[in-house]
Amino acid sequence: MAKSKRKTRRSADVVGVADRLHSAAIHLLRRVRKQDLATGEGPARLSALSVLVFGGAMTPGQLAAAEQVKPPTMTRIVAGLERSGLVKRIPDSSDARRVRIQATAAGTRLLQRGRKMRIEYLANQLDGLADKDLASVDEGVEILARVLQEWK
Amino acid sequence: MAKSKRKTRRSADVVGVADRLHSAAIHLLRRVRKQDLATGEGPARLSALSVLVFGGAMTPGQLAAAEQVKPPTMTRIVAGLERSGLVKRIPDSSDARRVRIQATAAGTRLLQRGRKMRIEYLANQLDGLADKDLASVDEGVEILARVLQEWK
DNA sequence: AAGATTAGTTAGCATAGCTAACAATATTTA
DNA sequence: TAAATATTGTTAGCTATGCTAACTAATCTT
Repeated sequence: MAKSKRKTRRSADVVGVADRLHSAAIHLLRRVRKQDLATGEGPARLSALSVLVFGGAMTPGQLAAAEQVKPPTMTRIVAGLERSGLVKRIPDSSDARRVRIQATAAGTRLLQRGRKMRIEYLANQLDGLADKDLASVDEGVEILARVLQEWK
Repeated sequence: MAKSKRKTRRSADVVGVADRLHSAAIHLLRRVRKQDLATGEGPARLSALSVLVFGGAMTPGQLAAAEQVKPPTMTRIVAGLERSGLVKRIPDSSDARRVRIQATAAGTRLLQRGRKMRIEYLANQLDGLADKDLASVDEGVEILARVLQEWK
């Protein structure tokens, strides 16, 4: 294994980064979640809605896969969003088992309002950083995003 | 406001970083959580246990503050950890209202086993990165940790 | 001693995750 | 074509985590 040699060589670093990263992610989300609550919807719903708004209409199954969640969980998330009028169901004319879920105009508006609040909150904290530190955070996040995307 | 001028000057950057950071944190934790499940305890319990193991015994109230959670929530988290034999209660001899919560040996062992699994999982992903990218992630995380610590 | 404050718990609600089991529809195959 | 199989989504029921409101018990203040 070509990789294991490399991993061993710098294992202390990788473990340390992984640990701090995990802890930072937990505590960051705890705080941001409080802002999201002002939208009246929970994090799972907002995240699913975001996928629909930016990725377009899709079936509950696709949405569950995108959100890394089991189908029954997505059934309930979609039910909640529908109850709030943020998404609607569109039957598939060629396959009666399928339904496509689409964000409504209200859903799109709510998402963008929430996004703005959340981001302003986070941004206010990040704003205390020196330019070079902000750039460092940005670079780290971009690399992480790439890792997450390729992660299977 | 001295800050608002600076924020305006680079607001696009701050907003972008905040948004990507939020998304990366959500998706990272979704994946890591699956590893944590193998310990048989949920994320809130593991996180509280971690505070006890690394920070020493403390009261439920202090633990709630450290975890940014309300007291009744911590009551339940502690009850779960106690049921699993991972922490024990130590009465305060000078104030009968207070209790100190302490990790047991089993609790410490479980935390370190879970920590190892989680970290190996995360580290395996990070291991695909070039040394300089890993260093970038590390730097970003350390800056973030500082922001989180100072965040009120 | 009475009243106020503090620490923690209990009760009750909502969200969000899971598995198991089911219904309805499509597809494959005998 | 009829029967078996696979796919899609839902329902039911469990657990864990978050909250607020209301309570008990103990300590502190006046």
